Amino acid sequence: MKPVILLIEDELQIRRFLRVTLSAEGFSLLEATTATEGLAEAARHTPALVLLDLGLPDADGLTVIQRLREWSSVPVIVLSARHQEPDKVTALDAGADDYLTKPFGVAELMARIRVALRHRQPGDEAVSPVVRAGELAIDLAARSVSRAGQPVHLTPLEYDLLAELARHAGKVLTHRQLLRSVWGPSAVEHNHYLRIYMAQLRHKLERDPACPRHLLTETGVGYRLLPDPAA
Amino acid sequence: MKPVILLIEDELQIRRFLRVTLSAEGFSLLEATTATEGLAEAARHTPALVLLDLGLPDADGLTVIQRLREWSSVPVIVLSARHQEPDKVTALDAGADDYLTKPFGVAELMARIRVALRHRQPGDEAVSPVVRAGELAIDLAARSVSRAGQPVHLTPLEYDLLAELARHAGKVLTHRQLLRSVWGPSAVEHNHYLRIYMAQLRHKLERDPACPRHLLTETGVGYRLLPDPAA
DNA sequence: AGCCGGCGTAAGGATTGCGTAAAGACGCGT
DNA sequence: ACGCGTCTTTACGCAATCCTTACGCCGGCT
Repeated sequence: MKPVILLIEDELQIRRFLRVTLSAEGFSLLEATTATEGLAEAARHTPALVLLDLGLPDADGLTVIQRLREWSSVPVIVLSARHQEPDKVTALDAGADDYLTKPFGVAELMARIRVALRHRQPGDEAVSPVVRAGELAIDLAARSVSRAGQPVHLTPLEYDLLAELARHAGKVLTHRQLLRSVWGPSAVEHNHYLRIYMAQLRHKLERDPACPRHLLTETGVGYRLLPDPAA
Repeated sequence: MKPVILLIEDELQIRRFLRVTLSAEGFSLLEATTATEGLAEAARHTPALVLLDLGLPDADGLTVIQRLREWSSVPVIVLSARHQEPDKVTALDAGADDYLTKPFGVAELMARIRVALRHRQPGDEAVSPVVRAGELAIDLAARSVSRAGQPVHLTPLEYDLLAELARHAGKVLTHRQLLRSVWGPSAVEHNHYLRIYMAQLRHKLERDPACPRHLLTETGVGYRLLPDPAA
């Protein structure tokens, strides 16, 4: 099976060039020309690698990396015309695995692609971008939540909290972990926030908020989202 | 615990420079000036990351990578004065994870170090997170316990005690060890707590709490969890 | 036999943590 | 400036957990 590579790049010339080169090297190629299109393709096909141009027309490449990292651990190699060091650092810290400046050599790109693919651990689960729990469906790629097919509106904090639980579905997350990743390291003491927002989530998502079946509380420890076993 | 980085570099200036920089960033540094010395240090201390200069006096850097890869999968970042593309390709294909050309920016190096260490993260999940004993299953990663497929609710102390036994499955843990790791060093005398909570665990987990088959007591010494032999 | 230390069982009260509600504060767009 | 949605703060009733105390059992020792 040929590895599938997703190329997110708006310049036609580079796209055409890479299309030929990557095909010759035995890769199967997906193409996208905008950030939104690229994210959608990544969610639908779960490629083995993403080549990302930072200079996209509709959104900053940085946000593409961040949005991707909200649900996927696919290797990302950035291709950018920006040679400045701060650009590299922010991209790498946002979750990119490598950073090449244009113009780049084909041989080096290929070698770095091989490194990235080699890095992909066999145990690296190809997580689906949508987590299901009973009548709930949490689409981490689209940032949307639905209950029994009906879309549910969540406030930003409500979604962040639910997404954090969904990313580790089945596992217990401590108060500390949740507060740190949702509210930031400074709010690690405010357990009250969690109770309030868990209550709000249960009101919107559970059939009987007083007797939750998926948003479970582990008294004295934290909370967890109980997903469908057939994940 | 500070990550340990092994620096294999013969030039004193660069070594001194990186020593200061890496220490300031919170890393613990090992240093080697030759290939043979570097390989020996890597074998003895198993660092979290290797920074490798290709221009070593006693051997080619390439062979260092190859020798290292014969037994270790530690991330290797190459620091080289060679800008030629074939050099990069051969180094990366030999097993290096990244390649920076001198002179490099400190910020970029730090970012790439963070990438390499982040990448190594899934590697430490090599330990089996689920301990089995008969119809019991203890998932240490999810902090959940099930008996015959049915999830069992445990209070924080009950779980902490069981987890401590499961982490050392098969071995006898003394009263002292258990009390210190679960209740804290101040409660080392209260053997009573152990009896109470072991009884509660047996009620929830054993088929016949009066005749335990997995949560065994070693009279006068401590307790132990008897796991499946096929673990 | 009788005493005693180690172990298991049971139950009650104190403490802590959790869920709910409501009101004030903040930011944002109209 | 106003209203709206959202986030934060505050207060209180309830449930879960934990610690304490008490008692029965078994084996070894005097």
